Amino acid sequence: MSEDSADIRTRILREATRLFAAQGYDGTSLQQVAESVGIRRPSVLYHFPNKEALREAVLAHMLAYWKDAIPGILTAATRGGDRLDLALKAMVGFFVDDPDRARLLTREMLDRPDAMRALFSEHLQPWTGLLTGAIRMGQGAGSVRAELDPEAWTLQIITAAIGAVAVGPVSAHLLADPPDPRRQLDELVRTATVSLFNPRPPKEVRDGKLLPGQ
Amino acid sequence: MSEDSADIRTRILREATRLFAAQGYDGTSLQQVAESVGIRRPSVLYHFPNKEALREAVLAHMLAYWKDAIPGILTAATRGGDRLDLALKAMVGFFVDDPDRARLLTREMLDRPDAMRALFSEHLQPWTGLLTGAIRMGQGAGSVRAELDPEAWTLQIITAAIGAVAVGPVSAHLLADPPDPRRQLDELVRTATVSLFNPRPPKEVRDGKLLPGQ
DNA sequence: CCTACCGATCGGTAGG
DNA sequence: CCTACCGATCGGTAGG
Repeated sequence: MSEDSADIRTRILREATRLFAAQGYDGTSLQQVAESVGIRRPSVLYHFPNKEALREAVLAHMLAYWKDAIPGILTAATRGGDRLDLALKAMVGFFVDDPDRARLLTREMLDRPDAMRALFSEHLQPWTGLLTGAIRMGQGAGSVRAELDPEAWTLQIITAAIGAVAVGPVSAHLLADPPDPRRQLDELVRTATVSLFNPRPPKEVRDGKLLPGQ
Repeated sequence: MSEDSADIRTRILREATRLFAAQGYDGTSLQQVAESVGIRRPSVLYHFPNKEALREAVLAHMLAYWKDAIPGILTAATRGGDRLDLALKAMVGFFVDDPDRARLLTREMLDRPDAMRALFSEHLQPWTGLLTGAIRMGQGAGSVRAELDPEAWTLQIITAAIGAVAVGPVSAHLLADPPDPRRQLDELVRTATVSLFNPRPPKEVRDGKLLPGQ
């Protein structure tokens, strides 16, 4: 019975996540959540004291999934320059695997900016700090462009990735020949790579056939 | 009295835009709109037959503003390579001038993807076509990177710009030292520029001191 | 996890 | 542009 209860709770969370992502919190009724699970509305309120608590649980559940995935992504990113591709694709992949994550996150940032600010500060800042730190090291070593703003660049790539997954399939129709998601994500990786690293000097310069400064 | 009526209608539109952007369509009641304008709820329904019609009018009003601004932006963009900075800043500026535009647009793409797809196809595709066409010409002339995907690149810059304005002030707190909007937009322009254009060859190569292909 | 019930609020209409 | 009124739906509770 305890397992039954936990199972139902999980199913409520899953359906609520899906519905909140697609229709928003205010656009989703507890009745709809209950129907999707196949129970009656008051039964939802047995597992979650009220609708707001369900919202928080949905968010916490996604955040838990995040905190599980982020370390692997960022350690890949901070290790070597060549692995940026993999790290970027892993981060994008986290949202691509389940676009509801990107949509829910975007909606929550729009609906409750203050709460999300607090949540980000509390749980996610340490990890992004690793990334900007690695970028600064790369700037010191000369591999990363000196004129790049580490914080602004990081934020932009994250924003672009989330935006591409959350609203990409819609905004793609701004173009007569809408690029499919694959093309969008490949281009994101290319843009991020090119804008992050200094270009390798031409072989002749690397070989010292030209004097530096001349 | 006709002017009065038009004035009230405009004020309803303005308040509805503000409230829809901040709280979403489902999260905003006609009562709230009426109160913001300083009239009773049924009076709102004198100017707009129902809530859905108000939504459409808000969207159409924003789109009209758009279609007014986009030509200037894109002709600046398509003219010369050096003007990309100005064009990008103009496009971003359109959303920066009134962040509600970016928020409303993002919400509508999440809430009604099909309707927004249709709206984009109908009204905005000709303009973006100008932009991708100019990019392809730049690729032919060698100023734009050959490996760039014109459609995917354009979409990504637009997505990044809208995302930066719509949720930037929140997502900035993913970082311990949140970059202000100015830094985010400057970095967007830098990233876009670097990822679009081929690097100028070093002066020595341009001067022919090294043979091409060697 | 259910049935039965609650007050509050919703969008919308009648009628002036 | 208003007052008065409508049915429908909302989140939530009682009680089992």
